[in-house]
Amino acid sequence: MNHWLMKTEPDVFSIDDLKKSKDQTTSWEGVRNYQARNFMMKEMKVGDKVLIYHSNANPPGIAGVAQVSSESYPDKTALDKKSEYFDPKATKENPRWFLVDVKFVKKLSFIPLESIKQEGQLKNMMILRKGSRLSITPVSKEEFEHICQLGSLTKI
DNA sequence: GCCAACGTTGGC
DNA sequence: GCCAACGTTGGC
Repeated sequence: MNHWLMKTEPDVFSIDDLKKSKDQTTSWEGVRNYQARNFMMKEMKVGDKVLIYHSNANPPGIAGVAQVSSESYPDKTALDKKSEYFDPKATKENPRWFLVDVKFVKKLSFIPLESIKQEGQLKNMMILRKGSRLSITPVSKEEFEHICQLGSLTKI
């Protein structure tokens, strides 16, 4: 099983929005980066665990855990002219963008980016790399478990 | 296939 | 709001 970190802007879609969603599940639409898409298309498996990261937030940090709950399939928002995620180069025959469904697992006691930076065991995480903008990144099992521990030290 | 211009991300 | 870092686009 692989582990992942997926960024989301809480103003747009937060961990609480995920929790409130129908079946506590959402299609992870709007990814428009090939590297991130390829992770969803080629490497994610149903059941993979995902850290939900709040970016562009104050403060930014990890808010909870989710899991991959579907195979990848075309992101229909790319074909929808009215969607902010519309991509004129996407077609029905060649959808260009794919996504997976993501299901809520649990919230964590919020782990600010600042705290992550201070954990020696987490120093290789891709989100700590300068200029790292990738919205989906792989996380090692050790990093994942360490973060879950940090996030359960205090009550939510 | 190069690369300048442009747009976006995301912490601060 | 700033701006560094990065990805994409498109002319050549």
